[in-house]
Amino acid sequence: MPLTQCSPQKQIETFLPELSRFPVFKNCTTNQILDLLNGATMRSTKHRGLLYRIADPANSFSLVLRGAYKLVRPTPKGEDVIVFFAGPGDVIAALVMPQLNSVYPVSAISMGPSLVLEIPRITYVNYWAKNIEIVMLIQNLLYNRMVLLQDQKLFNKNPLPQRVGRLLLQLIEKYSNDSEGILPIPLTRKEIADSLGSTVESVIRIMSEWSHRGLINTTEHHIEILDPGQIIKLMEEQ
Amino acid sequence: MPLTQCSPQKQIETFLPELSRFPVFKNCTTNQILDLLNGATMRSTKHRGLLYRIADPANSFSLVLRGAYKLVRPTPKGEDVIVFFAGPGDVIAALVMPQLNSVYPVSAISMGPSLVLEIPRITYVNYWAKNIEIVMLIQNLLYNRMVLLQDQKLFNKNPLPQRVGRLLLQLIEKYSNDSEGILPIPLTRKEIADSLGSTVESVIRIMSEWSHRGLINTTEHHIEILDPGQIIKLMEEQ
DNA sequence: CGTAGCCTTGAAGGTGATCAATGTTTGTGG
DNA sequence: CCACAAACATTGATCACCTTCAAGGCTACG
Repeated sequence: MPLTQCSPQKQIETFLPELSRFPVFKNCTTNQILDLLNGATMRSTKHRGLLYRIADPANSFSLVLRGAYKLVRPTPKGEDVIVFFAGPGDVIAALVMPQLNSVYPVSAISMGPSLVLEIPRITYVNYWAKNIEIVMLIQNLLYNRMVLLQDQKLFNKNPLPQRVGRLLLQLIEKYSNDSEGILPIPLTRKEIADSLGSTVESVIRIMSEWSHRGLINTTEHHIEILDPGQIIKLMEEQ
Repeated sequence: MPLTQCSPQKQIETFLPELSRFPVFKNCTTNQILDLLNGATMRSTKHRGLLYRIADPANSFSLVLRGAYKLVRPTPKGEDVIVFFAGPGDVIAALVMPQLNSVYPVSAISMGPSLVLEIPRITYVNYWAKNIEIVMLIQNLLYNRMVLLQDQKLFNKNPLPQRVGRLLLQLIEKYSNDSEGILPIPLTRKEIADSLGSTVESVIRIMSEWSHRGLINTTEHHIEILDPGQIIKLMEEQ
């Protein structure tokens, strides 16, 4: 809560040690990082808050510091599809910065209270796009996301329980700091369904059974995997 | 057929006008292009020929000149999934060039007789990775591929006929030079199924019905859309 | 206290996968 | 040039998985 009492510059400096550990800023000096964050401001969003709306003019992009965001695209029928879960260290909308007059390609919605560094497009053009190291690192992030999408495509034919299991294990691996089985972000069954291209009801049926069998525990909007071994076994069988 | 009688350098120069129209080489001078193709050789593959095998050491990447390649990943169960169709102007495996000792992330298999420019990794490191314009253009190709994968995810819940229709229209748009409805590459029903995460039988049932209704024509391994309007209508209904 | 978001359960029904058998075309080697 | 194998296309029958629709309960929050 004392954040708002500091100048933007001061706020950012607080996060410097953290920032320098992000893959995007690998091998960057402190001064380089400060250049890359020229004009940046902190922006916090509350649970279910909208960071970016799809098709809005994209004048800034974001670097996630805390929490998580779901990147969402609507289908023609009005349903939502989650194309990526962005966590600390991930960039949002950086890829549309190079073009002039671009728009956000997805909506970014906060999952739980979250925090980003919002960076003006002009800073991207002047500092990020001029630094080949940075461009390559961004490209690497992008590549990893594409491989994720490919992986999901590979497993699309598998029965739904296996795909739910995969998703949960992936998310825990990505977001769980202390290697416990608790997913530190609120993740609803609807969101699982939206990510897998399935329906709430189907996901609920699967996870209810897992709850009864003691594989997972889902209290106060947080999912905990009690028996990862069983889940993994589920996914390998057949 | 006189290609083999020329020196590699000469061969490449034959294609220069074509090359300079590729998005990757946008705004490049002829000399720049020749630098970027340092050590490159032409390589032709026949129908179903293997250009790259997944997990092999990646010492070179390719720029497609003629024909098409399917980029394939196997599932744990041994089935194939097509993650991308690469055509003239597309690069194959360029994204794993930056890292040392990388391996091919997909298998690249020729669809019909095809031709690529095979470029050694060292040329990527020395010329491509040093040119920020080129890196950004590659990033753009990568981004477009990711959007394609996202689009497929969006339509995954739609009934299979709509997804088959979408795929055919997309491929025709991408590969058909003369705006006719003929797909100039051989595309089997199995390949359609492998791209959509479905099965041959299901695809056949759909396309047979379309044939009988006169929407498409499929002679000698080539698919022709006779009535695009009907297909589009199919996809929009409901 | 009411609304909104989330979770749950049941019944019904359809889409598409699976399995099996067969026909057709293409390519290859003797 | 023929014969055989491999790749591709086809058709039918069966059935499981998952979607859809409907109804209701729980909790948080203004």
